[in-house]
Amino acid sequence: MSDDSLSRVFAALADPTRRDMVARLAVGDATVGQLAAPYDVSMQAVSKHIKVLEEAGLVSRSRDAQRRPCHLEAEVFDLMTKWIERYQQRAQERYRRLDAVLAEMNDGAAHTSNDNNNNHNPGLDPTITGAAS
Amino acid sequence: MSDDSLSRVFAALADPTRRDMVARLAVGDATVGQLAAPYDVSMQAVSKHIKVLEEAGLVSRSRDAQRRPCHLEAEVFDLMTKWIERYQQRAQERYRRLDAVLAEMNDGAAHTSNDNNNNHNPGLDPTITGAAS
DNA sequence: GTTGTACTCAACCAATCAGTTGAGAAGGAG
DNA sequence: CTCCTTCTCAACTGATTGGTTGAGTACAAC
Repeated sequence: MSDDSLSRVFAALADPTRRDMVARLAVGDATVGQLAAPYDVSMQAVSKHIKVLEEAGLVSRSRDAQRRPCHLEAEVFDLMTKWIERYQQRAQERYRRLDAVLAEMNDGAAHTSNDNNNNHNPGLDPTITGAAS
Repeated sequence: MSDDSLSRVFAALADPTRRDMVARLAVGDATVGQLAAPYDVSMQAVSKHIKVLEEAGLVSRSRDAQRRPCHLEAEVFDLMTKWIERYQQRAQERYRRLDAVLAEMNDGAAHTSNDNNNNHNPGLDPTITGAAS
């Protein structure tokens, strides 16, 4: 659900042409023809790109006679930012915890000096196989 | 260059399985087998996914006997966050400018009450066809 | 040495994707 | 009405992708 929409957003932005279009739309709304102008591809190809951006929720299209002005929807960026920040934070927390463990090891314990630690993954949290979604 | 690496990062995160792996790696390092366990795909498939994440700079692999523990590289997230925030800000600025224009129109002018506004793109910035890359 | 584990590489396959061309739909202008 | 512009839809093509299986590498353990 939210998973699928995140996939669409990331996939939409994985294409440099589409990222460039987002950059242009951030400056102001534009029609398909205006968006197509700087590239040497057909308008149909650009129309397809816009469709991808639209289905990802990044862009909305309205009507103005024959023209279809495209508008950037900024809210979707929040979705991405939240996802990224979550794992960014977790990774940073993990570093802090690892530092703490290393400090503790240096501090009080030398009895685990050999690798008889049957978990061969240093720093591996056993909850890793648990729920993570 | 930086463009290409951004494409790789977004493309890597466009797959829900790979995003799930990133979520697991944010909790702690894990081997290929451990990452493969919760999914009903072959280890080769998981190995490929990790390779994609690695080439995107999101993950690094070290050696531990036969095992190849995977580690999340958090710095790459900054690259994405910066890109997103740039256009998020631009879009928000644009809204603010549009608000200002609307306020000005309400304030001093009633002569454009019908739609003879020859610029049929409300809010369209003429600089859009100019340099934007 | 042989066996078993953890993993990668190479080749293949079906599905998706980014592009094309050709045909139209929608609507303003002569 | 006809012409022209703007754009979408449908069908096709070549490249990429996510998966498979089979073989091979690296290393520990017996």
